[in-house]
Amino acid sequence: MFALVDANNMYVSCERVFAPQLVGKPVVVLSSNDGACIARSNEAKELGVEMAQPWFQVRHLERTSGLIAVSANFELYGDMSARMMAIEARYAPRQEIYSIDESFLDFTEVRDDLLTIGRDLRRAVRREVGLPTCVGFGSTKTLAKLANHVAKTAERKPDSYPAELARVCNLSALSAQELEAVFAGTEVRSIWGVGRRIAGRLNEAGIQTVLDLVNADTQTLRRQFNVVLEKTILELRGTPCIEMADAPAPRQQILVSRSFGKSVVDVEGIVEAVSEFTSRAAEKLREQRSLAGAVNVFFMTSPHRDRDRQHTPNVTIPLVRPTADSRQLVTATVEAARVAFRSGFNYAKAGVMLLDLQPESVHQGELDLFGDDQLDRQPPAKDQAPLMEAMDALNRRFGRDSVTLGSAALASGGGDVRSWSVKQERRTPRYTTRWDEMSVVRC
DNA sequence: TCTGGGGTCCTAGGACCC
DNA sequence: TCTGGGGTCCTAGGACCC
Repeated sequence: MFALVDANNMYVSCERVFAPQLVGKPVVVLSSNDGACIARSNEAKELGVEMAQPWFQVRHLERTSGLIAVSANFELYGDMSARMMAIEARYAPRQEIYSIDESFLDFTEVRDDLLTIGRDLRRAVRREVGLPTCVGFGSTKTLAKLANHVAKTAERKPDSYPAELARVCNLSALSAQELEAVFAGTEVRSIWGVGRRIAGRLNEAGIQTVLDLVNADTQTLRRQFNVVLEKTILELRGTPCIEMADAPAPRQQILVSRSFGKSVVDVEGIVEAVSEFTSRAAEKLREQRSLAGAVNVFFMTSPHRDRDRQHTPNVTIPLVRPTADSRQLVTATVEAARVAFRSGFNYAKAGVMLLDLQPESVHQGELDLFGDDQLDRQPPAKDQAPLMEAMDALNRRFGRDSVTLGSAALASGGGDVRSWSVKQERRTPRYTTRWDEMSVVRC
């Protein structure tokens, strides 16, 4: 038996904890550059704001409907998430943190009443971090996800499902008829693993609801679609196909990318951005104790500006030897950026990917097969470690970017002189992670 | 007219997730 | 004027092997 616990409108709810005047109002959280809506309060959903909808398309609702927008404050959300996850972990022997606002809990060995556990858990999260959640129970992870969807939808739209399924929903406790009614009342698009594309094709094949899908022939659908869909159907029928993953596996690739605040036309702007993104990616790499065997650099013009000539260079460079040293990684990506750059284009976004990741332990003390001069310029991973460790430690203690590489420091030193830097005009204070941004209580 | 029969590995692209 | 930023998995097709 599994549970899925999910915070309601996570980012908006985090903002509301510290700004209670936002409760009950239509609120959206904006992506970097205040470009698109990445979280919406229920009231904003009611106004018709869609997920990932460009801000400029809904901006008029500020005046006409009192819509409130804030810039994303990921430092705050990450910290709130960690606190929430720690509370949830108390309620089950095993937890899989699935995303910033969701975790699976494994109740296989637990004999107590699940609805009671679910209600206690919700109360604890609400009381201790102030976030509203919904809990779904099911005999497979896909059913737990579905139960969570039912719990949330029943709370938000009272006529969608029976009221007793709101907030905490255990699909395993339902009778066969009740379960069938839930399945019949849920569109396939709401299932975990069925996206827009597959849903469209299923609809064309006459499969509209979860009930239709559960009753369909798996072999036929596997042929027409793929094994992933087959597993989904089996899970909906109660056969577990997706395991719990309690220890997060190390990432297989690390990506840092960003849209620019305004377009970049010169090679130095691209180089600044690429070197900063590489530094950030290298920090993440060292955090999970891995080395990268290759780097990828890309930048692109805006596909939305159809009058602009388009150019989307993308270069992958294998490294002579896997490394986690920011200097070597930056050297590689900057060189790639200079080679790929063409003048005469309005670049709108750039990114750096670290690839062929491997555990750093594999390479410790390894002797070199090649003794050529190329390798002399790139010392073995173990010799580079102390400097990078010191840099990471300083940045952890004194805040991000306290110590940076020369090339990246050029970009961020002395205030924001970066031509490409992101716009974040509405960011709220980082209440829980910065001393100078804490809330002040006046008596 | 008719052009083998396996394998493996890699990559690009498409689908999905939040 | 203005359109997010991360990730994962699967599959098809090509290169290459004997």
